[in-house]
Amino acid sequence: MVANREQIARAAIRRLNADPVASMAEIAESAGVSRATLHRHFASREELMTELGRESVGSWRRVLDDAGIDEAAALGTPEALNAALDSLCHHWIRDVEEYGFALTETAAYGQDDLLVAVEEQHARENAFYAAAQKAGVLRADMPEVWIGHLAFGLLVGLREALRRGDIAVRDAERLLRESFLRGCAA
Amino acid sequence: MVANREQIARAAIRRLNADPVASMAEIAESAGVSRATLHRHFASREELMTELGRESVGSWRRVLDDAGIDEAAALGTPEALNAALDSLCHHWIRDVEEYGFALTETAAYGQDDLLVAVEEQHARENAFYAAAQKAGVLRADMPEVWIGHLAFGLLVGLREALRRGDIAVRDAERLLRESFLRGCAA
DNA sequence: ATCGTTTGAGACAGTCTTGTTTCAAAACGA
DNA sequence: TCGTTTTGAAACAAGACTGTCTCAAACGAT
Repeated sequence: MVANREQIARAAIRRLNADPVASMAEIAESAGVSRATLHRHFASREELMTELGRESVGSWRRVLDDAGIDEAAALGTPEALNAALDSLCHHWIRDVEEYGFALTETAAYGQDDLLVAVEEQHARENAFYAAAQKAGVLRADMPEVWIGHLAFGLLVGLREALRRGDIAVRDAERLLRESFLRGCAA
Repeated sequence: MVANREQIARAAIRRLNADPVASMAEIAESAGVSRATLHRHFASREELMTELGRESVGSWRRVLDDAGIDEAAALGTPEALNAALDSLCHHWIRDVEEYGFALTETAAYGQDDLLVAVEEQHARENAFYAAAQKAGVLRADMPEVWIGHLAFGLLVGLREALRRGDIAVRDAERLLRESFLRGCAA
């Protein structure tokens, strides 16, 4: 049994995705490791949760970075904003599978610096949506903060659909983008 | 202190919306009642959860009833289906505020009859979406089961937006319907 | 084969939660 | 006012989870 700290963290995320209140013993079992070993890598449950939250927020930040939303918002051209939107949907997919647990787990956000980081990403996203509205890429008759919640909700629904096997992974990106931008009316 | 069973249940829902893992003591406190009194009304945590789940599913069923989705699906005309869709969005709003906790709480679904009831409502919804697709009211290039998850995710996002005070209650229905049917692209 | 490290199993105390019980005080209705 | 009912506070046992510790077995490199 390799007992890499990172591998344990990944297993913990998988487990907590399926069962958000899993005990340390259950997490250890999912990681194929004893409870003692789990505690050797993460001294406490809080330490584990904080690390998962940190990675999760980092992953979120990376999505926004990779999609280039700041640059697109600064440019303000419809082409750049549309490209960033597409890219956003693309990168969200990998995020929802890896760190989707953070979508509904606010328990990990006990640390102040984490809260700050979360607010930072929110602000980035909102600025991007506002720029897209101003450029006529997104509808201006919705608060930009609602668009953020809309995206969040879509990702929760997407994660659930994937978890239950109701949709195929290869369809996820298209369904997300189409639902997000165009809705489901014919 | 009035200690109506129903009032306690409502307070419990509010509390569990804010903190899904609240203890019985915390729930009792939120209801303005002692732990002993809480246990007088609900012998066990499981009994409380089951009742909340039951009411939640009942409320969901009522939404589908009030929106008349079965009749609309049976008729199959675009007019009836569109009207039912609008009605659905309208009734979802009151649901998300009252029983939204069930959206992300599957813990209450331990009882077999509850699971059966949940599956029943899912089947009704899916049949309705399929009929709407067939009639050209909803896009046919999405699995009807995805549309159900999409609606679920939107309600989760809506609940979160309301909880954080990011959108006004009076805007909720419009934002939900517009996002659901048309998306947020300009 | 040997030495040093890592691991798993188990025991342990401390804490929290649950559900029950008791008893006195408060609220209530006649 | 009096008697009944409801309530809150407290104590309690039982169980679960956490975090720590010990020790023997497994492992890996030399």
